[in-house]
Amino acid sequence: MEGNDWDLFAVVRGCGGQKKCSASASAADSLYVSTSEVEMNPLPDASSSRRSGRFEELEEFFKPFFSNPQQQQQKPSPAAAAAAPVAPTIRARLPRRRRPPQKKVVCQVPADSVSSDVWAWRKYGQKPIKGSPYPRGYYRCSSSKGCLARKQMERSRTDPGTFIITYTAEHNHPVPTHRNSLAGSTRHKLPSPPPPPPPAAAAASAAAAGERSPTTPLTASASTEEEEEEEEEEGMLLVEDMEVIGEDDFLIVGDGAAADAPAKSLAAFDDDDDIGFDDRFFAEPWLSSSSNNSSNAAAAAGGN
DNA sequence: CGCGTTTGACCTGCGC
DNA sequence: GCGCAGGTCAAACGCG
Repeated sequence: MEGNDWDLFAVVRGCGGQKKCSASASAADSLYVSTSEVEMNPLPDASSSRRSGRFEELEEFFKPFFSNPQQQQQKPSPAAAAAAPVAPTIRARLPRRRRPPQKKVVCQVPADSVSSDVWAWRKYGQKPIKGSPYPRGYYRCSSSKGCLARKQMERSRTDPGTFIITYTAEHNHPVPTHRNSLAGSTRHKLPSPPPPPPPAAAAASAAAAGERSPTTPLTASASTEEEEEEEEEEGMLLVEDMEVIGEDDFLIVGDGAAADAPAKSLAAFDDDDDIGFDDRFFAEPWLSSSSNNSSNAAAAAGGN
């Protein structure tokens, strides 16, 4: 199935493709990709792929990741919900399995690259994370109704200018040539900007606030197939720099140099559970204020 | 009118 | 068994 090919790469690209375009190329510039799933085949040979970062290896490694779109989510939500009608006041709970065996890809991207995602994401929730001054935003792919791809965005606390994106499940549709409608992508209600981000984050927040919307309204401005191809290539380039940390399914994408500081914390990742970034959650200037930034994001995306 | 964001409530998993 | 924290849902709201 060719359809599977772009899946993970798209994901990786989603967080990696922009790296190149990011102006803020700093330590945070590196990408961290953590693939965590039990069902997932173990690294083809972490030790060998380490450093080598060969496409073939990565492809092999990611293949399992491109599981069948149909079964990528065992979450029978719609169907099950429909099949099991419940009282209006009672939320259908059958389909709600908290952690279906989903594959996860965690990557860290520069703040200004967050919006360069080729996929259209729709925010469906936001949650403050304990221990973190920053909430986490939950997004799901809005390009296709049946798409189960999801992603979580958090701001790195250690690297305010960096965002940690966790992708879950794969897209079951091709990369959209253009983002979904921009309609109502906003609701600028920023009477009081989100919780005062940490000093360090402040700067980034400021920048972030004015540039991205995870929803990445990529519209016509930045998504011609050609560009997509380019992005893909860029993604590939990134993959080249991918690095495997440890023997579990944790990868670091980016040059080792950049992997510097963040790598340490990320290395503490659990293989399946939520990443243990207790200490580096993000603020969400881009989450809440992401609202009125469709254009900005678009610009950012386009600029990228 | 359609779609995305916001936000509070609800639900589930996990640790104690 | 209880409580906590994370994840998801859905109504309300706003914008193009």
